[in-house]
Amino acid sequence: MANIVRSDDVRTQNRAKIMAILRMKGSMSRTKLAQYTGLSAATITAITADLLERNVLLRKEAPKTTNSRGRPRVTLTFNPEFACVGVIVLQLNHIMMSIADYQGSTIFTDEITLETTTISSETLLEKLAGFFLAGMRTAGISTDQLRHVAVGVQGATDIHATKLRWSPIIQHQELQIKQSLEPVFRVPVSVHNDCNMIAQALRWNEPELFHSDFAAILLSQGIGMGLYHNGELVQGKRSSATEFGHMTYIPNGALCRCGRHGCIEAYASEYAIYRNAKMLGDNSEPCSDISQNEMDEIIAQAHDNVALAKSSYDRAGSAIGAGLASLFALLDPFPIAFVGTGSKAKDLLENSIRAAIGEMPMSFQPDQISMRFYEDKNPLISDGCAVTALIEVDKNINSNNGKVLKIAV
Amino acid sequence: MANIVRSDDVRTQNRAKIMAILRMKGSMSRTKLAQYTGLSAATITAITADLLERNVLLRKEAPKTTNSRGRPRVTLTFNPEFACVGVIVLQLNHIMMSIADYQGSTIFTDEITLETTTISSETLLEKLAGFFLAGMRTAGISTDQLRHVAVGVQGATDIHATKLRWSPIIQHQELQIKQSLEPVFRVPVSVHNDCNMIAQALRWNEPELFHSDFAAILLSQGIGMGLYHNGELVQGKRSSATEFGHMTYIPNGALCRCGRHGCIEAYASEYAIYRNAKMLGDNSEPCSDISQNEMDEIIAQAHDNVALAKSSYDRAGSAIGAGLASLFALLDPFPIAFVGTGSKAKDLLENSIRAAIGEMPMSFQPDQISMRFYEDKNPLISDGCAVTALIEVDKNINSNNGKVLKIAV
DNA sequence: ACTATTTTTTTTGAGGCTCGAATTAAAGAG
DNA sequence: CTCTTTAATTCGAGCCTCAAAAAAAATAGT
Repeated sequence: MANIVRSDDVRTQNRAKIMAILRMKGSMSRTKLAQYTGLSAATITAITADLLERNVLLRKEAPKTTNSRGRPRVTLTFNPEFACVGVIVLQLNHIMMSIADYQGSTIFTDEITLETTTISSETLLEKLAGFFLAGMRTAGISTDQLRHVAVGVQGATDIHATKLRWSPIIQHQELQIKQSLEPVFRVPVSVHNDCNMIAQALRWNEPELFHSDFAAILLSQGIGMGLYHNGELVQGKRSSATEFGHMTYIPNGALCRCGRHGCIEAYASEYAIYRNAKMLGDNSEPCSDISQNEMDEIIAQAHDNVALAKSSYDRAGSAIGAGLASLFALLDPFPIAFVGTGSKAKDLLENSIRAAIGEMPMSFQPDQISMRFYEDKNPLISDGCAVTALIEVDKNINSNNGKVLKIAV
Repeated sequence: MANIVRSDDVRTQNRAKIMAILRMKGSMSRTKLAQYTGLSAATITAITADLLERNVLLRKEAPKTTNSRGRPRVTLTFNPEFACVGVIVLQLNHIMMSIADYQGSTIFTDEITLETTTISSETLLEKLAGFFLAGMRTAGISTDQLRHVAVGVQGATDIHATKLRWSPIIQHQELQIKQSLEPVFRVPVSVHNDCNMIAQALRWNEPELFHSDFAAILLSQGIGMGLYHNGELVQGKRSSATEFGHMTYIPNGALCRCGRHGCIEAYASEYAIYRNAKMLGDNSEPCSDISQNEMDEIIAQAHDNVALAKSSYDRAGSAIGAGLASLFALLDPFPIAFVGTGSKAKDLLENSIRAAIGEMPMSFQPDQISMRFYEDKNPLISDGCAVTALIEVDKNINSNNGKVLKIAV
């Protein structure tokens, strides 16, 4: 239950509402804000006056609107110079970083490759921190301006966004990312599952299609999902990730990377498609380093009607479709975004996914379900992290009345 | 987002908080209420004074507490005579009704059998209304006192709790229950899935075990589920029911009552167990009228180690366990209540359920998952409906400032 | 050039709510 | 019969939002 008790809580809530709308729409006049929030103009004036004085907001130069009568509206935006946020994306043997201003524009971005599986947690975290700080220096941004760093990782994070609980990209069981990076960056650090960040980015970029109920499914080495239901990210009780890839497809079926048998991932991930196309057997050890060329070749074969390649993708689609059918039994149908290199095989997968969903008993047509395909996951992960970080800063401004939260060394 | 805008909304919210706590705990002194809500004593006085004056609350006669010094605390309760609520439970060929006072005590209860499958919607709804009103008369309760009627049904309801969208108990596709009963009863009517009502009742009866994250699984003719996640009932976008029974267990597997193949229900429901034990084949038409005696016999056989009977239950347990494993992949493990005649076979099911869950990759022990078994579903459904109806009345008092909501004829 | 009109924003005063502090109420202890 | 203890109420201060009135800043018309 929401915990609005005193009148200052009302102010906090209404200020949050204004900031959220401004975040979403980019900029807006006070009058429009009043319309969108349902608050009176007087209240909007009071709240925005406060935010303007604190330099959170900025009066935007008149966009020289259609020449109409009346006092011209003053558009308000976030002050890009008020703060900046950092993004770190940690993937198998690969790290990306970027910095965005308070308006959300990317200021700087960089990436490196790095053997994540072989080095120790300590070294990995040190490299991570060093790489990010180097980027800050290159971009010429003082650490004083930094207000939050969001880390996107492949794998299961904990629900408090502090650590990586389990991941294929590291050997060690847990990686205490927040705990070890905060003393270095001296700002709050949060850790998020990459699929959830993709969902966040899609929600941001295409709110008409992906808003309160949708899923982003990542098709690559593994199968991940970011799921929104009723406008909220679905998370576990303890871990963040909705492990769609590890729902059961065929009991006691093919060997999954997780050690179990019959997961959706054991049929739909790159290693699953690869080993099926290469006739390595369903119980052969999952390969973790299949090159994009090899996958492209299988796709090409499938397009050339090579039976084995084609059936591998059919099987993958059926596994994904069956999983979706199960989800739809629980939550009713919703639009899906397929993200990652796997969606290069869009045309090979879509039919069998729809066919598998079509087995549903309920009264809906599988072809009515909206499916989009996005080959490039990385920009989405980055954007999702940036948005997440900005929202964290917004929250912080709101609850702490703008006092900068610095972590003691 | 909650929509607290003005200071009266704050009052509404805090009043709701007080009422919710009082609903849960039954009765409480003002001082304790202050502790539980976090509100100041002054505010508690203001809000309860208002509710006392409106006859919603009652000063309870001193429970002659432990003789301690100081002014004795006055315990507050809901006024049982403030209102009463009705419950109708519609099942295959069977209707139950009951009436509860505003404190939640059942005043009257009755039931009849009735061929639900053969009669028309109109006749069914007329009978339903007539039976309930007859109960009201017998109990000597005037319709003026009635404030809400909650209808519990087996099948999928819509998310607005107005109608039965699909159900095995009726032929007709939809049953507009709210729309047709409200003009008769002249109070708000809401329609709920029976499994959700079971979950509601469990949440009420055993809050230590079943609170923010748990599931109630109904094992009988079909397989249903009421699921709470993060303290909220999980519902679809359109329909209310989390159709756990129709998640896929074996793609293209046994024939389900829904017409599809391979649903969990096609392995774990009574008809599934029955047809397997009787060697009728997985694709034989589901029987809808298996007597309890016949099921008891199969259970007895299984206890006598008759292989076929035993394996039927093993298979049922595996299907349920696999479904749970998939759910746990999405939402992390939570406690489960198994409800209905199917849980008579508790000892036959539990091991195979746990074994199937045990295939999970994540770091948790299947034997740590709490499972309870409740043979008698009907009292739980009734209780759940009563609680639901009372909560609706509470909500109504709160938002409409106590004005009685009557439906125009 | 100047006034009227239109639209946006700010100012002002009223009313509602919660809170802390002070006060009153209602017991038992001595 | 007074003192102590605990519960509940009263009262004034401090927020917040809102509607209405006022001010600000532009265009349109003469």
